Amino acid sequence: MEKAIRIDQIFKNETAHLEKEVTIQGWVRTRRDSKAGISFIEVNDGSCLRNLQVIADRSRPELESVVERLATGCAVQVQGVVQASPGKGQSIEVHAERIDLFGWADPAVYPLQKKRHSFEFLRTIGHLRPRTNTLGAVARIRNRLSFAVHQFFQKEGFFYVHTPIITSSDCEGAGEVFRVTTLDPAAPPAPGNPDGNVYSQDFFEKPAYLTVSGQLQAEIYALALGKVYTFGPTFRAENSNTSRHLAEFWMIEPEMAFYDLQDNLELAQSFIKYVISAVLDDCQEDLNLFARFVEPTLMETLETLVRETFQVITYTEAVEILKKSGESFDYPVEWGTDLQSEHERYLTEKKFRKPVAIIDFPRAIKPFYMRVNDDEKTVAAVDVLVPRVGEIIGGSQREERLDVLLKQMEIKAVPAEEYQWYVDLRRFGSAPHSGFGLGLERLVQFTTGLGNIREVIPFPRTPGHADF
RNA sequence: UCCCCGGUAGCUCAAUCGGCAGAGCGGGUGGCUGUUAACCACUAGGUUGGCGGUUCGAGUCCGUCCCGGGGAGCCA
Repeated sequence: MEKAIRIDQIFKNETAHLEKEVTIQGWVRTRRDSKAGISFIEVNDGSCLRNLQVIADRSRPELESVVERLATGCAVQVQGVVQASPGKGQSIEVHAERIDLFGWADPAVYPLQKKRHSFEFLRTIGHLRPRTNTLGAVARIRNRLSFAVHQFFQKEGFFYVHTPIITSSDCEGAGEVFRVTTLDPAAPPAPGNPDGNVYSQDFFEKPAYLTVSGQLQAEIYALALGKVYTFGPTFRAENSNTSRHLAEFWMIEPEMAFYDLQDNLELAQSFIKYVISAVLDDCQEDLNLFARFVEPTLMETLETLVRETFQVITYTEAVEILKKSGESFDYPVEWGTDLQSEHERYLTEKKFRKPVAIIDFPRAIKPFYMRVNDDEKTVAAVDVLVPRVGEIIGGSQREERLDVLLKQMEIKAVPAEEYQWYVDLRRFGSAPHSGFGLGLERLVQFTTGLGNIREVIPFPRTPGHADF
């Protein structure tokens, strides 16, 4: 293969490439002809949002024979010289010496056109949608965020831990689970086998599930390595059809020994600010696309997040604020119940207009592993809310006291025998520790302003959909 | 899962009170031009999501199913 230069590298230093010969490889976005003389071919190679304009002199038969076939979607390689462009809209262009057509795309049936498509339609062509401006920009921003996650934790001295995808505990208090089995539901094991236990014939010889969280296992490593994080796929079998839920998504879960809730909160704040800053610094072109065509307030929201300190309030204070707000909510605000979406949106979008961290939730509405506060009515939990998306982070200080944890498990009806290893962590060298979970897709939604989570993951899995 | 809205040409959409199914873009053909969502002319393209019903007549009204979107719950 010819050694090609990526288009973003040319745009990064245009003057250095002037009058130089380059080879580019990519896909034709548009072709405009000047029958008398030349064709204008815009090529995109995915390295950046912008296309590079290629000029082809059609009086040269070897070019004409290729150019006449070029249509939107064709894969090409172009060799030519970078020159200053006399036209408007671009400062440089490539004057083609040679054009190779690798893969033709029949314009009569190629689904992508030189026009706006609806996101719904693009979802039906998941194999082609990353070739659009918007979905390409999503992919680059998602990549930058993911890389920034590792950069942040590595510079802070965290270790990346791979927690299991398959687990055998199903009651972690985080929703419905997918079963993992090699048994054939169309031909289940015959009843009445010797021990009467169908799972004895299954692969793991007991019920197994796809993970809903790596937190409990991350706690194991936090209590050995000090500071760890997980970043991997997570699964929820909830039958929820919303613009904010996926059956398969990517979650980031840091877990830190010797961190209390306050330390946890400070980490969460510096973490979000770091990854958003990375995108603001390195993805300006892509962000501008979203600010122009998707969410006009995008830049202001992102810059506010980076600049301002998060508002921290207790759950009890939040309830008081909501009751005094004078807003007419569809759902009543009452201490002891979960805050509704409308309540969260009021706090972060109207009242404080920036990220809001709510701490110290009622014990009754939070999972067993959260640390019970001295008032015994609340737990050391934190939810971080951001405008448009709502809850982006959920975390807590974990209950490190053996007796209190056992009591919590009893109250929440969590079978202690299944969590012997988890309880053991409190029995042997227990230490205060904390952590939180952040859904990558929610973060990408927040960063791009896209309303539907199905646009921010390459291949969305939702109830009734596991295509591509 | 619940509530609301929608499904019309390849795509984005229109069609008044129930009365001949349309436009733009895209495709094809021809023309024109250092073009920029190029432009001009001509042209092809439809079981109006499926099934059933009301009616002289249904894209339009009724029932039902399927699919999509928005919102809610649950959560990240």
